[in-house]
Amino acid sequence: MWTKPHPYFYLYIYLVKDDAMKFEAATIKDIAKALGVSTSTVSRALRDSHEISPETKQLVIECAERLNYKPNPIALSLKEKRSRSIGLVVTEIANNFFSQIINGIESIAYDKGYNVIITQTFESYDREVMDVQFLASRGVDGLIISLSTETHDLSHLKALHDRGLPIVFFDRITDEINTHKVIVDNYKGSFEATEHLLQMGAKRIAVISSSEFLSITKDRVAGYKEALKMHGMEPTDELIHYSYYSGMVFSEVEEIINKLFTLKHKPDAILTTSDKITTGVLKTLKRRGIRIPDDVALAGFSNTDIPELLDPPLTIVQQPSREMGEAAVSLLLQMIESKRPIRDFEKRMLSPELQIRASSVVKKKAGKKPSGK
Amino acid sequence: MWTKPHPYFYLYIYLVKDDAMKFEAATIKDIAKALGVSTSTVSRALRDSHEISPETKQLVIECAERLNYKPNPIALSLKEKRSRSIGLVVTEIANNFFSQIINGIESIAYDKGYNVIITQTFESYDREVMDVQFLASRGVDGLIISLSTETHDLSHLKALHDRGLPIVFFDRITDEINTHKVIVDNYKGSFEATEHLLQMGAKRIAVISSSEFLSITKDRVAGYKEALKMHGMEPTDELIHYSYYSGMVFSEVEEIINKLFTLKHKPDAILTTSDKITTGVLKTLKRRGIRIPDDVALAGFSNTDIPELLDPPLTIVQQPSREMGEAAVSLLLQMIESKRPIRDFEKRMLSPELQIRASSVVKKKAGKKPSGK
DNA sequence: GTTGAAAATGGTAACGATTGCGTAAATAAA
DNA sequence: TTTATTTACGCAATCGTTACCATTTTCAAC
Repeated sequence: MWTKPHPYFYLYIYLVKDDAMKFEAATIKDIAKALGVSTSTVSRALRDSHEISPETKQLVIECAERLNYKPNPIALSLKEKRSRSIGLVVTEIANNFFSQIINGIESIAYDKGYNVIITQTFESYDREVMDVQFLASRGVDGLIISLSTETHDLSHLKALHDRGLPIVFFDRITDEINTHKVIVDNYKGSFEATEHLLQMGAKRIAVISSSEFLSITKDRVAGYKEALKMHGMEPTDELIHYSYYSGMVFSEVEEIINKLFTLKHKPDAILTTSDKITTGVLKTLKRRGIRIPDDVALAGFSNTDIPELLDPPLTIVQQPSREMGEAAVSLLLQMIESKRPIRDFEKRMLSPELQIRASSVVKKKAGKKPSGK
Repeated sequence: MWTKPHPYFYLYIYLVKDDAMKFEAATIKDIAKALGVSTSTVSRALRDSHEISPETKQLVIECAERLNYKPNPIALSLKEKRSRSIGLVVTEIANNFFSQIINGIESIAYDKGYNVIITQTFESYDREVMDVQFLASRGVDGLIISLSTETHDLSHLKALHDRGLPIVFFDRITDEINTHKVIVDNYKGSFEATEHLLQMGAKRIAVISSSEFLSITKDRVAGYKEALKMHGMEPTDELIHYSYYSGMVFSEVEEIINKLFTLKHKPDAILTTSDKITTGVLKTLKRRGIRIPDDVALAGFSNTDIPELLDPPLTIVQQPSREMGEAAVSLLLQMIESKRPIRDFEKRMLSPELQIRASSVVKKKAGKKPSGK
């Protein structure tokens, strides 16, 4: 029996709705109800199935637009066991190399209807494991990862790989898991940079690299050594140093510089093999009043967008980071969308670019070496 | 009737599994089946409900660990209408200001069990709308956003706000939507920078700012103007310029510099109000051979981590970006987790820091102004 | 020995979407 | 007219989880 509601009734409804409503998008059910058809019909109409009459389709599509219907990706993920999202694990976003990688990945992923979930490890193994497990539990369809410096045990990734999750490694890769990999020619990059320093007349080139356990470190140091040998010099351990946290911990870099500059024979050039190490060295040298390139020449791997604004302008080995991201995501999507499991994997190697600037170009003063061309 | 399978049978099974298996995590059903109980019991046991006997709980928990059970967040999202994830919209990741913001946000979000989905607009309105709708459809529980320069119409955000989606604005905010906001004291930042330039003896300070439609631009230019007035100078339009894409389009900056340096009375100092503009101006000035600070002093908003490595070392107004991120996410989580709708919103204003370096410190040569302490 | 309440567990319907199967009506072939 | 075949749609299961509503068992009180 109907009784006129108390005036507060309306207010109450309003409050309750305001609180509970949170966020209600139109569903397939709403369309079905509005049109007096079943949800299956709506679903099929929207997917343009042949078993729905043109008129019904028309009706459904119009109604969907009217209600601003958007399929619910969460429901789809649950049903289809695919999320159309891919996971990305990088060291840190606040590093141009990685943010450019991200841009490369996203540009392609978005085009293909995938979204990218980005996580950072800050070089921590624990964070990496957490990140990877988080992404897996979120149901990503694939994973793109550059290993953290602390990662020596790969079981967290092997488990996923064994279960069939597509994975692509880039930058810091591993031999222990057989899948697609994307890197630059690290050997070539440091070979050329070293050779350049030699041509500038350097006699004692020190190298400061990332953790010696990282794949990139091995290649980059190898390139350095080979360049020395090719020019008749023997690499010495006292000039080869490793920064375990890749320059992320500034004191590591400072200590290495301290060591180098208390040597009897000080270096006359330094090759650095990662972004943070490069800027860390530059900072330390400036603080100590060591002149570049007069006292020591400097060249290093870096993807900064302002190498020419530094003092001195920096000679860098630049990685085609955007292209690397594009390559990585292309390979990953190829794996994800392939029907048959892939057995042949590719290690795609891109070319770094040596950009020569003042930090390595020694003005000929006491220089007695003609230094080629 | 059983017949011995053909030898290939096993191989076939293997292939099919290999192909289809993709990725099968243990579910609550597996536990239920293994233990011969119902899924409801398992669910309750895992959530430590009082209506499950201690022995059963024990059994379930052990089994869950044995099977490495992890609740499926996707199923949970669907059921609970919350995803424990928050959406972030920034201009671009490859900008220290934003990557530091991200770190601030993530540090707190992860602690509280939320994950962050990052999207970039690259200053494009269309991208912003896409990003926001993508995040909404992904069922984020809340949104943190810094508006793109092209965004004049806010209906995409108003719609979500009206539906009750918690939103926090930071950096580039708007008055049109009533919610929490986090900014730095932009007025103060540029006031102090301008005052500093004045104290260094500058007579004609130009300002190059972002789009004049952005909230930050208004405040920053206002601070600049007020500082001039306080020191008895009248702002002139010929010294006030706007880069619509905030320095993202380099030619904009070049043109502005061109204009400024073809004036009859050239500026003797420049204040830049965003990261990209600051480095863009530095680059342009260097290319044109204009000496800093001798020909023109330079100070600008920037969050670069290497201001002291630039040539010259850069005077910057630095924003406490990490803290801004932390503040934004704290406010957002507070909104998300509040039972009652929030009616009182906060505009939290943090203090920027003026770091003085050589780019603005004019060596007293022809300088006749004592310029105080 | 009923009756009652409490304790422990099961069944089932959601959440939003897809899909195989069933089936009514309409048309075509016999 | 009868039998196939097509067309166009509905029903119900499914994905993993939770929550409401039974139902069963246990044990105590009368």
